[in-house]
Amino acid sequence: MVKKGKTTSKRYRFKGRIWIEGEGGTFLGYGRVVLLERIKKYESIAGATRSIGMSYRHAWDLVKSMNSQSEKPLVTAFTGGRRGGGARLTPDGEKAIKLFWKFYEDFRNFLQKEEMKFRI
Amino acid sequence: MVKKGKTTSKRYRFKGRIWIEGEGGTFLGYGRVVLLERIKKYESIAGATRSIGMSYRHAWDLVKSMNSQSEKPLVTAFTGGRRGGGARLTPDGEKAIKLFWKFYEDFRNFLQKEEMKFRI
DNA sequence: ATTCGTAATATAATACAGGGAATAACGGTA
DNA sequence: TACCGTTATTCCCTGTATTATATTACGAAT
Repeated sequence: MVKKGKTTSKRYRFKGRIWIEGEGGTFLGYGRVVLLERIKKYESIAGATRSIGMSYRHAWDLVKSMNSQSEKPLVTAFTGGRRGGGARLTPDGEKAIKLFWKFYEDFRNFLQKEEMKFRI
Repeated sequence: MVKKGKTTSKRYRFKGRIWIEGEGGTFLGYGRVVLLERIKKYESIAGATRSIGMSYRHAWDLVKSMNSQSEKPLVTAFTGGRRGGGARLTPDGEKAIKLFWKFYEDFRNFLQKEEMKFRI
């Protein structure tokens, strides 16, 4: 005996992207925050890009964009010195990481809930 | 007397995009659903594209993609006839529109809540 | 038979983002 | 002083995505 006509409907995945905008367009996004984390880890923009596989040019654009859009910069960089130069995360940089990951986690939960809710 | 140091912090906008994926990539998104609505209104793919400013080629690819990813097509089209041809929305097409807008509305509420929550 | 407006499809043209290469500045180190 | 690895910046090239163009098919109306 067959149960009530319950079609084995196709499975759809609910997806999305989130980011935070300032006056100059994107301020924080997934890639930007990962970049911040790597800069923190390697204390270098170039080191971060190598670990991600991102071009230095691109990373530098992103850092410039983030710094210019926040009241206080998220990354401070310097040239010369023992290792030729380096970069550090400011306290605001650390805060930005935490802030975005919380937003991101909430979003993932939201998507999961919606996908459950809207089974066709 | 000044209240506790509450800086007039910059205002950031929490933004995002959502879509629904099938096996062949994107199934429904904002642009696709608007396209469906216009096809319904004009009973024509070409008419829909004119109203949106989208190329016919692009619209046709989107319709093909949506139809191929759902069990039953969302749009049926025919050539010839009084007006040279036309296209109609199927019941599943109508359902898809409602489904996505609900998802979209929930998402907008989510973003608003998050933006309020995370005032820096 | 001809015309008309659309669907359906292929091909050409264009725009645009992203990456690579090149270069200068910088300041410890050897 | 010469060297090194990094930051900082400009210029150019290429792959990709989008748009435009062109062509064929279709069926009703005239």
